[in-house]
Amino acid sequence: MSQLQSLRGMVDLLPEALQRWQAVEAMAREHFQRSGFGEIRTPLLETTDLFGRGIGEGTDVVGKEMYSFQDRGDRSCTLRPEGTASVVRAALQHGLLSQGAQKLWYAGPMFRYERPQAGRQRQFHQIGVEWLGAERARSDVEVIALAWDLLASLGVGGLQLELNSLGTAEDRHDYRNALVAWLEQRSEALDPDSQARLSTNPLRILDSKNKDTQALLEDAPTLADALADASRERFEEVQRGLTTLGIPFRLNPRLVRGLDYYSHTAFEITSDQLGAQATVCGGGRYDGLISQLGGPQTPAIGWALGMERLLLVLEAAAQADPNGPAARLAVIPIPDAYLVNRGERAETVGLSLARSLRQQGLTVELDGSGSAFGKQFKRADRSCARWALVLGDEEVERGEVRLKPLQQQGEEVTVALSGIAAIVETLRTY
RNA sequence: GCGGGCGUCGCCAAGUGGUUAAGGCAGCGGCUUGUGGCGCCGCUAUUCGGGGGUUCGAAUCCCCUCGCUCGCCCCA
Repeated sequence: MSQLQSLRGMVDLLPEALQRWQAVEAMAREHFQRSGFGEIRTPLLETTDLFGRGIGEGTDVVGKEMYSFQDRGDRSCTLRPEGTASVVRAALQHGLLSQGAQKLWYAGPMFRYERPQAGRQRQFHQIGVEWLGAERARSDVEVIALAWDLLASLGVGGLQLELNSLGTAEDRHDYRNALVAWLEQRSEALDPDSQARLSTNPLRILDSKNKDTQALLEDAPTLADALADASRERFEEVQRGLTTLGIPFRLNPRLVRGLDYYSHTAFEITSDQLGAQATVCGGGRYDGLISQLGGPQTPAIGWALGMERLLLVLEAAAQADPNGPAARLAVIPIPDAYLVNRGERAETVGLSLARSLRQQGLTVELDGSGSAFGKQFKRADRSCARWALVLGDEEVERGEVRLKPLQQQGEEVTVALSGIAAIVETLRTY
């Protein structure tokens, strides 16, 4: 292909698609505002080191999926693969934590060098929240409810909330040793990927999709059993909180999540509409991350939802229910008026008339073609505008403009060009 | 990084070795030189993702390459 085209996995968003995007973003913004979260925007580019220290050197995201390069000053830079590390870095850099807990949200592109497939791109977009300094179990509940309610208000159905607790670092450390010891006895029965993870990231073996490995794991020691009493009680409190709010969930002991920084509550919201990449929203608690990045020991929780995946689910919902809330997100705004204009003077006056009406808040489509009236009306019709404004040299001569209703029966009316207020009035009465 | 499927006009799509690459939608123009929604007519791919090869002859066969797509891995 000699034609110029975008890089693999990098997708253009065209106006039609953005209609729904913006509706989703607006809804998210509203929910965040109501819950007291403030927006934060951080650079797309960070030092490579931030992600290595934050996400974990042993993870796939850091190990093989980062877009990294040396800049002209020979610094190693990386296009952010996720949002949390950057937000924490920014909070530390600006001393935000010394002002108490921070409730932050962000939206923007993330980059991971992976093979694209359904619901997965190299540049993709996340909307996320980070609550730094959130300690109690009820903050876990509140944050999960925020995600759940946002998705519900968008009209997404058929979602499943999956929940697990990873305990504390000590819990996991003990459990990891027990699990590795148990698995090493049986390592020849493991699939090759899992064998490799025995030394790099043993907990991820739990999440293996290999059937034989899963069968083997039936009898393996479980993380739930390894949790200390305090961790267990905390997890139960989170569950009680969700139940009180009427948010259904399913315990999934295999839900481990790929990034090192998670602790205690881990959750995912999945959809059956997405094929292999079913997770729409994922998150959890990361009590160790902030101190790991050089800040004060600060508990925190957050989540991120994948815009592209959410949009896929919304499209499916809109298909299933053309009158439902998901379908209404994609409504294309129709112009109040389509200005048919032809002739040298008419086109000059037309431009300024369109401008005046727009200044009054009306949506006006100005035909710029100069083609025959019939053609312009044809386009006016296609635009679905409620009114056609007709302006030819004859009208200009008389200082008038004609208003013709397009969607209903009705007489064409003639109004003085000087009477913008009267024109606006008429266009709005329809 | 590894597998499977696919690649004909902006979109959908017929064509699977023989002189002109269907059709539909959209676009543009005309019937209608100032009034839409219907209809009719015309125009819009020297070319079949790109390169090489086989052949008298290829969109149709072979090789390479690029891209898309689904899955694995992993994750949003």
